[in-house]
Amino acid sequence: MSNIREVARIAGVSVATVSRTLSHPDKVSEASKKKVMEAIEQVKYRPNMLARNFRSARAYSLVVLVPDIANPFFALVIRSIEQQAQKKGYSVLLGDTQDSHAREQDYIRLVETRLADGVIQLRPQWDQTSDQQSMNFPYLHLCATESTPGPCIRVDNVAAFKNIVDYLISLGHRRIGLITGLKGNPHTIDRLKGYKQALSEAGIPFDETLIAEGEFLIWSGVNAANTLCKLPNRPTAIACMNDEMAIGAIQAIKSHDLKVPGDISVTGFDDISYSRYCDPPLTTISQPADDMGSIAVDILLRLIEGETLDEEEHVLPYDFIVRKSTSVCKAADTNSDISQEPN
Amino acid sequence: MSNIREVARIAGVSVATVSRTLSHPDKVSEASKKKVMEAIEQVKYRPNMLARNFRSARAYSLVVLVPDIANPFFALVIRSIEQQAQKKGYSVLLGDTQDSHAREQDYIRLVETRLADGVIQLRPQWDQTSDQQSMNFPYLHLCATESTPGPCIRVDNVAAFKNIVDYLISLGHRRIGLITGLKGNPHTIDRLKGYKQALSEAGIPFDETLIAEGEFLIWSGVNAANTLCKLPNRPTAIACMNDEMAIGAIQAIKSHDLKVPGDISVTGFDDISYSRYCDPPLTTISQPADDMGSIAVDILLRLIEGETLDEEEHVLPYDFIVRKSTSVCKAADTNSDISQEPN
DNA sequence: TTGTAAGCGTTATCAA
DNA sequence: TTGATAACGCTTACAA
Repeated sequence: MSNIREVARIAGVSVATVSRTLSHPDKVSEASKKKVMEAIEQVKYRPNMLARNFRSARAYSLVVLVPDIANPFFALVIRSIEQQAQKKGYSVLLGDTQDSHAREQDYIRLVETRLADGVIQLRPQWDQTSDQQSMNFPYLHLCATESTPGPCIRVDNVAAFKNIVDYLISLGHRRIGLITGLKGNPHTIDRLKGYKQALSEAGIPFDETLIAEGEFLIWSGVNAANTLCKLPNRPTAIACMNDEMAIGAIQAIKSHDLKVPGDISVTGFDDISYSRYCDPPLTTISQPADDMGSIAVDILLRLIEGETLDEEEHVLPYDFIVRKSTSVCKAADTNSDISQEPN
Repeated sequence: MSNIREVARIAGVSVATVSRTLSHPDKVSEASKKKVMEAIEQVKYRPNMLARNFRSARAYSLVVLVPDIANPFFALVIRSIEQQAQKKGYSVLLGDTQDSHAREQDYIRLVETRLADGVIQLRPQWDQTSDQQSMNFPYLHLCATESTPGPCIRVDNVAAFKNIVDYLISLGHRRIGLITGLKGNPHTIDRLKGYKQALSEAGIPFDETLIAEGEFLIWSGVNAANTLCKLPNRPTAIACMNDEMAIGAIQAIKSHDLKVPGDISVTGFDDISYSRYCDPPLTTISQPADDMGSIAVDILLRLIEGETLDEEEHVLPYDFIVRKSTSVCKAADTNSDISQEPN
C-alpha cells in the first residue's frame, strides 16, 4: 500500500506537490505534474480516501432510509438517488429499516459520527412531535405528505387521489370502496382526504363501511378486498392507496367470480412496473420517481454545503394513467340517487 | 463538535483513558469510566468515526454491486445483505450499475481507495478472462453460476431449470418453448443447459425454433411470447428464465386469446412476490434470497478478516413451487411421437 | 511554483 | 490503571 510520501520520493518532489497534483492540478507546473503522474503509475498509488475524508471532515456519503427496499416504488426512487449521488461524487448508504425505530437510529448515528453527510428519508413522518426536533443536520423527507415538517419533496397526494376518485365518479360509480394504508400513516391521511373531497364535491355521502384498512402490501389488499366483496351492498369500484394492494384486490375480486372492471373497477397508486402487466392493467397515479430521486440529492447536497433553501417544500407533478381496470359503472342508474344530471 | 481531547479535559483524565473507555472498557477503572461517561454526556460527544476508521484502516462498509435494484429478486437479496451487514457493524454502499462497466469500476475504486472493505457482486461473471484477475481484494460473487470463478454463492441453476422442464414433460408437454435471457448471460447458459438435459433425458429432440431470446425484463417476455405464439406449430408450454418474463409472457399469451394454462402452460424462475398474485399464479423456482444475502455477508467478512476459505463455492438449495400456471398438456396424444411409455 | 511543517481525531505503544 | 506521545495519510497555510 503505497502512500503519498512514497510517490513524492519517487517523483523527486514534496508531498505537497503530489497532493496538489491530485487536488489542484492547476497549481502545479507541467513538469512536476508529469513526474508525479509517472511515479503514481509506477507504484500504482491510490489515494487513501479514508485519510482524505478524515482530513476534510466529509464522508461524501448519504444515508437513504427506506422502510422496505423490496417495495418496487422505493426501489425506483433509490435507483435514481444512487444515480444522481454517484454523479455528484457521493456514495449511497442503504438503510432498510423495516420500520424499526432502532435500526433507523443506528443509521442516524452514522451522520452524528461523521460517516455520512446527510439523510434522505423515504418514510413519511408519522407524528409531529417525536423525532423531528433533533435533526439538526442535513435531513430531507422524500415521499412526503402535507403534514411533513422541514425540507421535503412530495407530490400532492390529496389532489392525486381526488383525481382518481373524480374519475371513478365520472364513470358513474357512487359506491366507491377504499383500501387504505395503516390508519396513522400520513399517506393514508392525505389520500383519504382526497377521497373524501371527491365524494363531497359530487354530493356522495361518506360511507364508513366502504373503507377497508390495509398496510400497503399485496396480501393486505387481498384481505381488504375480500371484506368489501362480502358486503351486502358491495361497491362497484375500489380505489386502492397503492398498486400492490390493487394487485391483491384484483386477485381477491376474481376469486369471488367477479369481473374487473365489469363488476368492480379497481385503481392503484404509484404505477409500479407490474401495473402495466396485470390482468387487467391498472388505472393508477404515476409519481415521478426519477425526478424525485435526483432532486432529492441535489437539495440534500445544498443542505450539506450549508445553503439555506428558498423553499422547504417541493411539490412535484403526478400523472393520472388510465388503463383497463376501470370502466363505466353498469349499475349507475340503480344505485345513484342524484344520477348524472347537474344538481 | 467536541472531540476526545475536550472530553478528557472535562473528565480530568488523558485522551488515552477516554479512548480506552470507549474501545476497551475493561482496561479502565470504574472511577475513571464514570467520570468519562459523564463528560461524554455533558458535551454530547460522539466519536469521529472518520478518524477512527482512518486510524484502523478499515471502512466498515461493503459495496454491493447490482445490475438493477428495481429487479425485485435483487431487492430481496440486498435487503438481506443489508440486514446482516448492519448486524455485523458494517454499512452497505449501494452500487446500482445499470450494466455499465464504467460505473462498476467507479465502485471497485472505492475499495482500492479504502472507502470500502469488500465487494459483493450480484451480476454473474460473463466471460472468464476479463475482469477477474485484478480482483485482489475481498470479492464475492452472489447469484453465481457454474462457470463463476473465485468465491461464490449460487443455486444449481442447471438442476433447477431441469426440474421445471422435467415437470412440464411429466404433464405431457413435448413442445416446450423457452424464453431465455441474453445469449451470453451465464444464467442463460446454465438454465439452457438444464432445459436441454431434461429434453434429452426424455428423448425429446431440441428444437431451435422454440427458443426466444429475452433479457430478463417484462417487456422482453411479452415480445418473446408473441413470437412463440405466432409459430405455425406453437408450443404447449413456455418455460421462462425468470418470473418477470413469465409475467410478460402470460399477458402476451392472453392477448392472443389463448388460455394459461389451458392452451399454454407457463413457468418462471425466482419466485418474486407478484408471482403468487398473477393470474394465474406462477409455477416457479424459489431461490433462498435471505440465506444468500446473509451467507454472502458472513463469507465476505471472513475474506476481509484475511481468512482463507475452505470452500470457494457454496451451492444453496432451491424450491420448486407448483402453482396454477401449469397443467396437463391437452394435446399430449397428438403431438407426442413416443408418448408416455418407457422407451 | 515549490517545500516545510502543522494539524485533523483517533488508537496504541511505552513508561510510569 | 494511567498518561504522554507518536503515529496513520492527507491537506493546506505559510515561507521561500
